[in-house]
Amino acid sequence: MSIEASPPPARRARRSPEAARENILAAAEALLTERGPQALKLTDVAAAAGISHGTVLHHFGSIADVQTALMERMIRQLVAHILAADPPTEDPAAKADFGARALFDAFESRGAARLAAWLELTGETRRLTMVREAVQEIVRGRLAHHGADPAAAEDLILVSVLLAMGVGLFGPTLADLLGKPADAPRRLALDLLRRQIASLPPA
Amino acid sequence: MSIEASPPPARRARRSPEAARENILAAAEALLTERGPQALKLTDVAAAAGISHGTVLHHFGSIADVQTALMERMIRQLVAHILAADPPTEDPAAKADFGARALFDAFESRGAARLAAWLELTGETRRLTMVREAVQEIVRGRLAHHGADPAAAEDLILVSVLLAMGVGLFGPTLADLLGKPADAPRRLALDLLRRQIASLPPA
DNA sequence: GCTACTATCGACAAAAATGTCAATAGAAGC
DNA sequence: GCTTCTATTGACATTTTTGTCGATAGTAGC
Repeated sequence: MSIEASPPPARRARRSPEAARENILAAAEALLTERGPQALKLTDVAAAAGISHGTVLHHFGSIADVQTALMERMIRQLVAHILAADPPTEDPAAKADFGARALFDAFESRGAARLAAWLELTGETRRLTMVREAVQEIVRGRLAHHGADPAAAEDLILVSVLLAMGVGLFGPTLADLLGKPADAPRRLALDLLRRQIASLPPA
Repeated sequence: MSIEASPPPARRARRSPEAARENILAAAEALLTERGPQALKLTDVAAAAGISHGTVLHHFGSIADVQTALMERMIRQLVAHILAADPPTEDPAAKADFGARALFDAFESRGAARLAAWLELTGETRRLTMVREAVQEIVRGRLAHHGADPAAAEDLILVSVLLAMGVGLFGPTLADLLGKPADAPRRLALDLLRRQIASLPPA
């Protein structure tokens, strides 16, 4: 008999192609948000997903393809998350405030802000075309016919997105750096936006 | 005689250790801002600096040390850039406005915003201690004794930094995405801050 | 000029990351 | 059960990236 007892041969999981890809992308997303883009190595992703790196290549072809698939998946999730927000009121100012909060939620949860920074740093911003369409839908479909000046509404959205991404990406670090409570960035940014919303020319 | 004429042996440059390190870090900084953190490979940095990669290792020991040296250098430059801004007026509101513009300049020029994103994504935010001290100096030395509420001033600084970093990092892409002129993010963000400054409780 | 020092280079080596492939093993259909 | 299909694996190969080392070549001091 051999000195080492042979371990019970672990049953090998066999997923559907879709489930396999999903498993890999979920692991990659966790790696991205927890350890940054440079952690998206083939071996690391495979280990995080609990499979061999050959399997990753079987499903995606290359690690670069894993990364682009992850970008597109996260962008889709982000857009869906933002579009899903449905304001429960008709008052324009309240709707704008609700939209701003939804925007901040979207960029503070998960790794959305890190995704944006990742795209920016790697110059992959061309993948954001679908975001453009989503924003246009919001501007045209939800704001324009409320009587507010469309240009002013667009400007408001622009600074709102800027602030939401800034808070999502830098908020925690900045709060810590200034000795402020962790929720201060979000609160202050939303206060600022509320004031701006209130000053919008009414319908 | 040989078929190929031997090229004139290019005279080999010999820099002082300080100049050599400076040359390497400048090349690395250009790489970072133009092609992102993942471009900071040993060979790429050496090529950008016009030297062999062995020389880079001679001066820094490892590519990781090049990166940390670059982080610290850029942080120092950023802090110096911000602290150097000297408002030419005594009016508190005008001073605040001037400070905001200086902040935006700092994060829009060079790769300061990209540096911040790089630090955030890699979890190297502990290197920002000197930034904390610089901010405290500004808050205590320049704002506090002007009669404005110190807490309000700090909050104002917080959102200003958030906006400045957001504009510096995402401004161009976001403007393009929304079909706005390239200077729209900066202009809108500064407008927003001006309004907030004006509403500060006077001395 | 000569020497000492060392920044620089290039060839080599090691390590890390990516990719290839044949064999294996679940699962579904028969 | 048997066959077919293919997701999965592990061993191997290739490429990329990083690091080592001895030799070379500027430069300063003499």
